[in-house]
Amino acid sequence: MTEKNVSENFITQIIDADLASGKHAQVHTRFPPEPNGFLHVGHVKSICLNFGLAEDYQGQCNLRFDDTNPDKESVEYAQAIQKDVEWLGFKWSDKVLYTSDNFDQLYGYAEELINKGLAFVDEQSPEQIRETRGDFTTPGTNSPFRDRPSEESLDFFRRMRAGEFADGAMVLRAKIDMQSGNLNMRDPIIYRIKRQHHIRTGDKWCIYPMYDFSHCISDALEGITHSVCTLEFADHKPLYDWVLDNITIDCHPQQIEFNRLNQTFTITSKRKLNELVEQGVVDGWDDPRMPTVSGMRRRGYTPTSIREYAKKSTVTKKPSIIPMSMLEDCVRQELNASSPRIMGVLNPLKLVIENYPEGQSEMITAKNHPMDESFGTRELPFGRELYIEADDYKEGANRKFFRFTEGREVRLRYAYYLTCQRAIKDENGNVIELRCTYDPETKGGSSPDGRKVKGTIHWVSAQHADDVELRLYDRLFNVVSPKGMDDLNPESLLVLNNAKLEPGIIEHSNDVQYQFERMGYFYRDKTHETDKPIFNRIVNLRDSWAKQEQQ
RNA sequence: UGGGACGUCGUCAAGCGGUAAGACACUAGAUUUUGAUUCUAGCAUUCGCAGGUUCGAUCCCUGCCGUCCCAGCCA
Repeated sequence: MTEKNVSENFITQIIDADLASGKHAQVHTRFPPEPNGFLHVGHVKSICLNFGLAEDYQGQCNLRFDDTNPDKESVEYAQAIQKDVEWLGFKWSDKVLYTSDNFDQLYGYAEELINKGLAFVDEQSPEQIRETRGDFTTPGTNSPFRDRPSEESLDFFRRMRAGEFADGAMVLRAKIDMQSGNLNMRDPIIYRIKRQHHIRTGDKWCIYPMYDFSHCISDALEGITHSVCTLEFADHKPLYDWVLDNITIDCHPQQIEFNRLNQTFTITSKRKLNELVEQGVVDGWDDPRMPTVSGMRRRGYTPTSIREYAKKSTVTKKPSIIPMSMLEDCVRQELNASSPRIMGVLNPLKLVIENYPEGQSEMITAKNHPMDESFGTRELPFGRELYIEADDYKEGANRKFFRFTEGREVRLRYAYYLTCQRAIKDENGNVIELRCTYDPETKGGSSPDGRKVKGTIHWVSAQHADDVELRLYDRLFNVVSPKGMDDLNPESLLVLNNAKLEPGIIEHSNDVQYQFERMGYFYRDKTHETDKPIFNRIVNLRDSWAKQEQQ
């Protein structure tokens, strides 16, 4: 019995009941993106829910592109979306489906509605239609074309399809109730004229069905049992049901709305995300700071941790905002167990061991994982000149600071105990080098006399280190619920050009999430790499010292 | 002053008439060759408010208050 993708929620309760009552013998869901943009965290929850439900109940989940508005859609988006879904680890049943596969049938159902007197061709202008729709407090008024004979509407509709009328000249509307308190029911438009090349059907059609008409029918045609969507579609449900109730079709999926995933310090509006890309605020849709699936992939987040996050951001009907720390926790939790440990110095400070013979070097054995023997060990070169983290030295530090300060003994991880003798400064008073001595008896990092050292720091051999560029990311926005550009965090990216990495890593670093000991998790980024390898920091380690220091 | 939905810890959230799970965050402490991990403890006498039903209500009823969504020939 493998673990469930989806934790119990009101939708699984509905499904359980439907299965128990015999309403359905199996579960069939669908993920229906419009191919007009990239997938982001918000979509991830929907993907994990729909595909996850299908897996948990051994049912099916379709990937269906809702391609009914050709002026915003592209095959590039469709391909990127497929890649993202696969990367997250999900498989759709059979082939990829498209709403446009159903255009012929959709058209037939529209004629059926016309023949039943339940739809009519309206020749009013867009402005007239808007004005007569009314508003929240004012009922709409009937179109003067509402009661024209079905035969006339049918004739006009066929001529719309034949291309006899200009874009926007007329539309097909369902005949429901202009008095309804639900604006969606005020004779909604179900077909419009739009001369636009379509990614699948080319120029075959010049009329395209609207979402409310095509979505429910596509669901039914595919035999979807539970049509899961986000809260804002709740108002559309009566229309969803009306369409299926009034055409000849033998399947009526149940639409169920759940709360979309909102995240603190994050924007998921396609328009605003696009603004970030267009204005060059970020490095593209896959910038590691972007909440897009491609951004998270490039940053080094793993599919399993993202899925775990989606699972934890529970499914209810209450709008919610999930703290980003929840995502980071999922990432850390997985990476802590799965990442090999290596040593990398972000801001190098040169250290010379005065009593270590010049020209000499030796190998040090280091564990690749402190808790998991199966990761094995590696040999690291050690010598007279090293690089350590600049922050691991502090002039005149007190007892609470466990690292180097004059006269303090510190352990170099897996290597030796070193005592700081003095710091060398440049003419501006900046520390540029540390002079230390080492205790040859402490190889491996422990002493025969059992004396304790509080601090352990990471290091890299100056002679053997590789130069790398490190990119440290912080949240893109400063504000919990960012509205736009004004809320950007100017320090969301910090590039470190002078970082040093232990030898032997770079050539094996493809697609491996490493933990740089004490510094965080890092992931190689080959996107724009030049001569120097680039690593993205996926997430930092928890740092109780930093917290203490702030106080 | 139309329609729909929702209100349980800082943030999510379980709870489905029997006396408030869990997660993230936070706070203290232990262990530690990553100030990491791990561990231990603390963290809502109270469930938007007010009434009512009941031996008993976060769960049922009534009223009120508050929040979110909807006026694309977008999805």
